[in-house]
Amino acid sequence: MAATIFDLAEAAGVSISTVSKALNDSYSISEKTKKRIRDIADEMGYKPNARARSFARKKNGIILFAANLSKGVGFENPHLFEMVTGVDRYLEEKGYSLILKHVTKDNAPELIKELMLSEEADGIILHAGILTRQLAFVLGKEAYPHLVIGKPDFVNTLSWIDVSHESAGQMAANYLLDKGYRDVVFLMGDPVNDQISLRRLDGINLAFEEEELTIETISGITGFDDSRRITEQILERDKIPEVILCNNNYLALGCINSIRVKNMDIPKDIAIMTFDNYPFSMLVQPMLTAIEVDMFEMGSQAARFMLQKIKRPNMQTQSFCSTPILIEREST
Amino acid sequence: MAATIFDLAEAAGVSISTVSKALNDSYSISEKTKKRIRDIADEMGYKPNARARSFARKKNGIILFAANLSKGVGFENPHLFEMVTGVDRYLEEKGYSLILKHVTKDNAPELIKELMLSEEADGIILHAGILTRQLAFVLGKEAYPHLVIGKPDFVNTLSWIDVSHESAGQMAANYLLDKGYRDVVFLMGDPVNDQISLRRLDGINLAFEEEELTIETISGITGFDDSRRITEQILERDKIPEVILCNNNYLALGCINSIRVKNMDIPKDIAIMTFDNYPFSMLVQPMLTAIEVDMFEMGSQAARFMLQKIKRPNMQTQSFCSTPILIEREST
DNA sequence: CTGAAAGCGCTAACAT
DNA sequence: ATGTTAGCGCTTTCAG
Repeated sequence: MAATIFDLAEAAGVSISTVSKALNDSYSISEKTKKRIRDIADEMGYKPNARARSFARKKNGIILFAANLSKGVGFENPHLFEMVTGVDRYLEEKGYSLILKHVTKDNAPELIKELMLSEEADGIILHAGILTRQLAFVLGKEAYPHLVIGKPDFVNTLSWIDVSHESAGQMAANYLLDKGYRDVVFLMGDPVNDQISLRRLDGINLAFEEEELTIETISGITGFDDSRRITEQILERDKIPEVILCNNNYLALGCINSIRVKNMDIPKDIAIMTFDNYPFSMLVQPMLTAIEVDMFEMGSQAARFMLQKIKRPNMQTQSFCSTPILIEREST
Repeated sequence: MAATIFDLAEAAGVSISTVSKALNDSYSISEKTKKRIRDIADEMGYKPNARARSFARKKNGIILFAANLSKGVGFENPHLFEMVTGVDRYLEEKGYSLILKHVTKDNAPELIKELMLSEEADGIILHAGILTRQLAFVLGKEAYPHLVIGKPDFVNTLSWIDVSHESAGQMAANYLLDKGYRDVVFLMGDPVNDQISLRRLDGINLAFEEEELTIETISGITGFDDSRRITEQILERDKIPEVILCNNNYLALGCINSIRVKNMDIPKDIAIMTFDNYPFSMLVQPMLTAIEVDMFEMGSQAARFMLQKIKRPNMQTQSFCSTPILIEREST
């Protein structure tokens, strides 16, 4: 049987409350006794029982991370897990633990209400992918520490943080403009569902308008094949653009493919730049200049805000935090 | 304030122990009272307090997942997270929760000992990547429910499960042989550190020996560039092989690249097959025939064994579980 | 079938 | 600076 606070008290010849205070570094215990008790604790291999402690303290140092954890998500959305690691690492540093919860849009409101009521955790971080108005309502009503990762697409009073895709777009554009490129095509995703490429475009436009230039956009390019096809067409033009800026690695791969077939050189004949460093911008030939967003950092930030919310529940955070990074490689 | 068992007892005009039993479906409570109490519970929006329950039961329904969660791991090792989702989903189904713990080889023995002693969780699943002899010793000494994912590379009395890379290799080889291919080159990884490709080779050899054939292997091919270079050389031969079997997607990409440059056709002039479906075997042209291992399933299995260990602590599991899947595509 | 009562190991007033 | 004591909300004998 593991040693308890009671055993320590006996061994040290003090009361259990003295032991408790010593272990929790209370100001009212002399350094001498603290040390003595701690030494005894080490000696006896004592570790406080986490369950009893949680119970007495009415908090357990657990944060929930709610997201849709469908089969395949590890491959389809590694960004999510990079975020999760960021969250976890920050929390661990602060003595908290992270529990993963699989939640879908459909069952989120009910499930999360239960989670809040059962006090299984001290707070919850929600991935925007499962957010609905109904869920926002539930979260708003129960004053439970929460933080959404990803900007909700409706007006709300929730706390959230998100990547600034606008900044990333702006950074990409500024880089290209600085390099002297003027004639740029931006291959965007689905103009309705792909909020991200729209937000990147906002940032890009900001930079181009500054120079009184405009950028050509082609939207609805959702994958490798689309990209290959459209690039083929672009290369047929009388005057081909100087750069193709791709919304992601797969689009970039499509471009490269078509450019290769034409036996053209990157970046001499045409340059390529992409958003995201993942999954293979450093693995293709030539290696791609890319704008990366640090999802790990993003997760850490989220965790930080979460713990702040727990301390000051009235605080409302609605902010963009991001550190887009430019990785210059051979393709520009 | 959330309702407690006490409030329910009052409302129902029974004792708290009756309420407790009714909620926990004890056989000694009449169906009638059970229903009445449950209705009242629903009505009052009662949810048992997880912390109090854990405390009283001396278990909290939490399983730890210990792995090295360094920055970047989400991208570098999505398999890990696919496994984590598998673990989590199974556990949730059974009423358990999963806590992620960042642990390194260096701090694992100490950290995990603490985790065990503090009873923060009911059991621990460890990724083989953090396993050392010392850790194995700690786990062996404390009779704490554990399960290692990945076969330890030393003799031990731990419980573990692992993917059968041998089966995957065998499956790949059998497929190629069935298709009528005889002349195959296997591009392997580093012969010292890459245990996985060695184990795949064992399976491959099994299949080839059955047909009294042999396979050519080239080891030390660790990435895109290596693969591109070696493929170039292979294509210079007087008699080129019928198939190149690649240890992963990146190697396959390298092959494709070199083959394209030569203006040769896949699979007419030479076929390509790869291990892993991830990250882009379905995105390249031609799409690659691949052997995939279901890591989600693997995670579920691990979770299942973990819960069994909790119920029957003496049980020792040392087994391979795997369901390699063959995905036939255009490249063979 | 139901109730009374004794904890679970620790924290946190409050008293000394 | 240290000790006393009353819980925290629930489970679980044991008695009825």
